[in-house]
Amino acid sequence: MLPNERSTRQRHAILAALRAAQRPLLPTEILELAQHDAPGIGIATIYRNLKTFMEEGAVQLVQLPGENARYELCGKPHHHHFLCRACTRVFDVAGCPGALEGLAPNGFAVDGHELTLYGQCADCRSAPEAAGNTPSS
Amino acid sequence: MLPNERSTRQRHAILAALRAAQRPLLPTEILELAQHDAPGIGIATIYRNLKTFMEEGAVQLVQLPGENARYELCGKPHHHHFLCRACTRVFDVAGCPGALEGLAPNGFAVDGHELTLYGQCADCRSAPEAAGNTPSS
DNA sequence: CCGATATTGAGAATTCATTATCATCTTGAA
DNA sequence: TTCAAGATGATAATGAATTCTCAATATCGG
Repeated sequence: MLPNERSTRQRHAILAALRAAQRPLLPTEILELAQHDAPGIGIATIYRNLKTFMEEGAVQLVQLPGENARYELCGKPHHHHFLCRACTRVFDVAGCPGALEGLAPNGFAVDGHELTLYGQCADCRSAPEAAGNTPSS
Repeated sequence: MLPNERSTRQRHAILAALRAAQRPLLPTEILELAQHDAPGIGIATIYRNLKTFMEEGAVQLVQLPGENARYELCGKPHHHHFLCRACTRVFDVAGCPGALEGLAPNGFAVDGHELTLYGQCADCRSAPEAAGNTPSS
């Protein structure tokens, strides 16, 4: 935490939500989860602090194609993401196919990549009806 | 072209732009390119027709992480995309690493994937100063 | 415990891509 | 050539995420 920054219930609640979820969260998902530790917390506070945490390097942005911005804690090793088409939750996927530089056209320099997998998460596969539709539960 | 649809200079210009570019284009890029064949064409016409073309299956959406929607002609074989960080243009990437199902956590079912490569395109590598900054040229 | 000041909550405001409106212009069948 | 219906262009309107405003509140060094 940078100097001049105070330790508030709200800030802890946001970090706790991200730590507990173990997956990238939408601002609205953080809002709901953070209510547990900080009842009444507002969406503006979520956005405000996510911005601060990113500047501090504690949180990082997770952008998936056509999706709204999600956030996750920094420090994890290189990984990618899985988006469940049923519940719309995003999960981390550990591995990486690697050797992607060779795919680019001749003369192109590759310095990074993003991979997104789509399908159904374990929860939604076992509970086709219920499960999904509740990104916040 | 569906029944009841007319052949206009604007529609041809949009398809011509996509065909000539050989890469996914932003609506604004299409707007500029289509001006050549259809001077005075408006942005509303671009959006209106892209929507129509998508319903017809002639054009498809290309979504990259954190980027605005781009469009490309349908019919190409499975491929991915490369985003040049210098000129922000997006290019097609022919190959695919494959074998991505295994990366997902146990119990997850993978039914699709998206891969985006980042770096510098050939043009921007050879002309560090000039090149980029001109997504429309 | 005090007080200076960082932080918050609620809601207004902003941003920006995309869509709707509507008068005017084109297309294409007759 | 004619003309009904589809298209277009300019611009207003939307929709949705994110940011700003500001009075009230909470934090923490002294």
